[in-house]
Amino acid sequence: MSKVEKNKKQKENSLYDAAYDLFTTKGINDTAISEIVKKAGVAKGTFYLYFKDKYDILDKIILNKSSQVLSEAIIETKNKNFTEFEKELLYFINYIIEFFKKDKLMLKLIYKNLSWGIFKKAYRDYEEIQEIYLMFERGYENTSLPKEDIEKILFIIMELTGSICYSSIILNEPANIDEMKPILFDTIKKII
Amino acid sequence: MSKVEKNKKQKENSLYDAAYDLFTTKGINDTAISEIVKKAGVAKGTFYLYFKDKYDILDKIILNKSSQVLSEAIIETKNKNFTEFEKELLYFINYIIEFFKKDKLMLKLIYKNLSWGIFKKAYRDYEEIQEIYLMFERGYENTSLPKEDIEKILFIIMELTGSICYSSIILNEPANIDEMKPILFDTIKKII
Amino acid sequence: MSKVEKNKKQKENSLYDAAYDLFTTKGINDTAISEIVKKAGVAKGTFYLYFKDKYDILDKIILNKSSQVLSEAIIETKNKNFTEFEKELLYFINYIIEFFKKDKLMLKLIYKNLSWGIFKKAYRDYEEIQEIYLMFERGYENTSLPKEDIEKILFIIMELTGSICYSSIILNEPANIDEMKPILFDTIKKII
Amino acid sequence: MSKVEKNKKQKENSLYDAAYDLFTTKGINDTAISEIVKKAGVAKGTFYLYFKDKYDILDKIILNKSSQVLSEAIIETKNKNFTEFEKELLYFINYIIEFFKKDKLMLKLIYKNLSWGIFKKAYRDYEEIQEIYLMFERGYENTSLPKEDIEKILFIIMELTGSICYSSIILNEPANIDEMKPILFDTIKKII
DNA sequence: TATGAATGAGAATTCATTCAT
DNA sequence: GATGAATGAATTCTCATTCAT
Repeated sequence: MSKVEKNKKQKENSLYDAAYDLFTTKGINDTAISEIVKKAGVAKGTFYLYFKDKYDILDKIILNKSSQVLSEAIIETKNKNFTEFEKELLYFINYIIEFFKKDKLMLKLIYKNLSWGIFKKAYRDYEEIQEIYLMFERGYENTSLPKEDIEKILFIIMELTGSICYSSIILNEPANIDEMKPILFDTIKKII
Repeated sequence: MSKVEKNKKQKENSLYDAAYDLFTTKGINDTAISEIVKKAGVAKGTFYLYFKDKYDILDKIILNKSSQVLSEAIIETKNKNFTEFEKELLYFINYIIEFFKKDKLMLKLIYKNLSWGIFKKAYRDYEEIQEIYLMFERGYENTSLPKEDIEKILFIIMELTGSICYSSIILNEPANIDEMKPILFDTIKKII
Repeated sequence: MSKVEKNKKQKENSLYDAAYDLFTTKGINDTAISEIVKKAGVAKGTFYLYFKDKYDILDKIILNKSSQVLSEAIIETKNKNFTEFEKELLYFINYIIEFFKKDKLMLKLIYKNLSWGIFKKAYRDYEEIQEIYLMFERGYENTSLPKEDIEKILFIIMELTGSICYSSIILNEPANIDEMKPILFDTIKKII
Repeated sequence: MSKVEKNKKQKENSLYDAAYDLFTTKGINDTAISEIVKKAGVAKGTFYLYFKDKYDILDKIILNKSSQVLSEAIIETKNKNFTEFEKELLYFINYIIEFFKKDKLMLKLIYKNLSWGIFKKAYRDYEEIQEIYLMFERGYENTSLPKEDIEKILFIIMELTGSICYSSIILNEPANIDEMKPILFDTIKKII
């Protein structure tokens, strides 16, 4: 990577970091581009060299951060070499929950903006994400369930986990996450 | 109600209707108060006589609209006089889904802004909402499940339904709502 | 006119005056809206209460100013009660030339932006403008020339006068206006 | 011409072509240098190696294009070997009109920016342009008209033609060019 | 010569909120 | 209570120009 390339990457990263910090602490609406560039230590025009507008950098942040969480979770899960699908899945889900318990701000930013569409995009750029689906496929390999239905079940479990995390970690509703966990795990067991 | 009172109510309602229309079609961020008052046919200052700001009227709209949907759904469900809890619940859920299939815009507005907190508020102002909980209580009356756990299950099912509606009706992901329904119903059956 | 109405008119006029001054002295491109409002002594937002953008106020200024010049010229001409069309027309043209000799800045602003379209608009709002056409009609009343052709001749003479004024008064090309006048008058005599 | 020289000329020409295309289609104000260089396929800095700013390249384009039209028109006219001045002049004028009928965009760009000053500049660089004046001189050779007056008449006719072309071809006012032509030709006949 | 990333001043525009009528 | 003109801070976004490579 040339010096120029390095410098470009550095500037882009400064912008990512600054925007992420401001989005999580002040909220998206209350963050102005002028604040992002100030915090990143670059000129205003530089922002527009890399991003179309505030929502462009937001989308890219959401994609990066959520992919990171999922990657980390699936890698850690695979390292455990589970033999049983149920245990493996619950470990994976639990890893995500514990992650978000420690990083509420990220959860807040990601959740309301995360969608299956972004998840699919992550497929391409982060190959670990594919491992999540493969885990499910292995879990259902002795059943006659068609591929699409496996995907739907995966989707339902992910959505459910996301919803519960958001409500209980951020809003403490209808109870805090530790109280919700047993019933969530129970539900997931029933689903699979 | 005096003539003056009527006039006031009328103005307030115009504002509600105008704001709802604009929020659903243009989005919340892209709707200015000046547009709301213009559409409502009242003066700018009048808005501030009834609401604090844009988010004040939004919250009230969300509360009204979501309570309306749930009220309608539970009333219709009760009218059917189901004897079996499972059938009753699925009818209720299905009613909501079919409602949102016909009114995507409302779903879009409500979902991203609905929370268990608003749901609890609705308890107070709309007594039909309490019926939803009572339906669950009856469903679990022969079990030893504590009150809080029943509430959590209700919550989980509501969140799951909301998530699935949003993804499949608005985004068609991972499949359209009619394809998702069987698997969602199956999941709910397993949960309860 | 109520106090509020008066105040509005006053603000609008301040904006007109400030914009006219800046457009003529600094040029259109180099005049910012922030300068206009500053000079007019009103807030930035006030500008947008009355005009869409810089070109909106420019168009209105062009229409006003050019109508004013033509009105003044035709009124003065009619006051002289000429009996001969040629003499009347040349007096009218000369009046315009002398006007612009004294107000080069207005000429510069108006000319490149003036068009027959604006002239037609002026017909509606300033009834004196119609007198210009009536003068021509009377001049040609004993000929069989169709109405449209009279209009075309009027147009040609107006365009020619405008062009010559602009080149010779502003650019001194190909000679100054006093040198150009005899040949212009000669040309007009030949045309009519 | 060396390879380097060729390459330079090529870049300069790309810039000319790109700028001309953008000026005619988007307008001068709405064309940014960044767009010109993008379309020309050269780097931003390269622009400043050849031109001072946007108005520098504009002036050069205007000079080139207008000289081209006039050159073409006078060459074609001379090829016809007219013996009568009136016929020769009208052929020349008509050639210009027909040219602009086919290339409205060029007319639009040139007219508002053309001046006698540019015309005089063209004298130096394009010797054919001098032929236009010579045609006039021959036309008036048997009169006692001083040189300056001949130039003024030429100027008046050129200005008039330009004005009429612009109004009737671009704006269709007060009539389309084909309706205006007879009356314009008539006027020119009277003038000479 | 040529490049194009970076700059940052500054332009246009919006809009929540106030307040005299 | 109702109005809507006025405000001006805040925000987005553009773009000519520079300069290290």
